[in-house]
Amino acid sequence: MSKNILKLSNQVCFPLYAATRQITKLYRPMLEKLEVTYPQYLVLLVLFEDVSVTVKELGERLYLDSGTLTPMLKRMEEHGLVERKRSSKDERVVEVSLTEKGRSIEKKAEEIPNRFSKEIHLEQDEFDELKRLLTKILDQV
Amino acid sequence: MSKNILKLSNQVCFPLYAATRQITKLYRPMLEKLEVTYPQYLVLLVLFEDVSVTVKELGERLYLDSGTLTPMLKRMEEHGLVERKRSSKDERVVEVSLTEKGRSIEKKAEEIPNRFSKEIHLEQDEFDELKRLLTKILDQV
DNA sequence: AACAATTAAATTGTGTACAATTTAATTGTA
DNA sequence: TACAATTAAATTGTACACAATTTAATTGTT
Repeated sequence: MSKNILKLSNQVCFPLYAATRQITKLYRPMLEKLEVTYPQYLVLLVLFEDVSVTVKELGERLYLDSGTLTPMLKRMEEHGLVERKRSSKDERVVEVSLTEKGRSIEKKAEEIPNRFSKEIHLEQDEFDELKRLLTKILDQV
Repeated sequence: MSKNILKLSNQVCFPLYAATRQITKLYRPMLEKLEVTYPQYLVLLVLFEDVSVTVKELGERLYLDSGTLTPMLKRMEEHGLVERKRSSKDERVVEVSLTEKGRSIEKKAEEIPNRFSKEIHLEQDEFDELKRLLTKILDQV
């Protein structure tokens, strides 16, 4: 009845919320070897694709705001992974790029998605469908 | 090539991570009317099902530990939503239950999942499949 | 040029998350 | 019964996450 609507087991959001955190935990030991957290790893992924991005661009790509990114990027800077530089063209803008050390992690970072997909026992088409559905949600909100 | 493995767009974890946060944002305005956060809402859902649960049980149901739950439950207690009581049988255990005020939210809380599913434009079978895949992941990790 | 409007980051404040440790109570075993 | 091992919460410390505000630079308009 109406009560069932509220059952945890009937919600989509709850398994989404829980699975995300459990998977992040799965990533943790691998990421610890690179001395980064999962959100920091995502920043690296963006910077492996593009040599330099602004904080604003990073925020748009990762769905994060400056309140999250600014302190995180400062931590990554302290760890010697990235460089933050005010744009000379527009002093409001901060350009983020990899340091030599940050760049040197790329090889090790490549191994992670593979090892991960081995720990999650989904068929390839299940992976694809999951990604499709999540991306569809992301495009709508 | 090997580089593509690291592309954000090729990862499952990233849309999972991002979609979770975007959906939580969607929930926020509705939950604000009840004066609870999303994780607090989950605690309420458990307590709508079971009159009383221990912190340990809550942690198992929501995949959270006492480091997260203890301060959260204290906040909910301060807001008059729940009651925390040491078990007399076993003084180590804390039993959590709804107050009158907490119980009174149930009707309003019931409306949320419906409104939510209208904002996310997925077919019923897509919803079901998404839930199935996420639950499968949760069961494995 | 002057200045209001806009924009990009940074800051502030609150609330999760979680690893690791601590505290206190209970249980198992010599 | 003593007391080591285990267990449940709480605590400590670090790192997101995000709403709301602030700061500083740039742009648009008169």
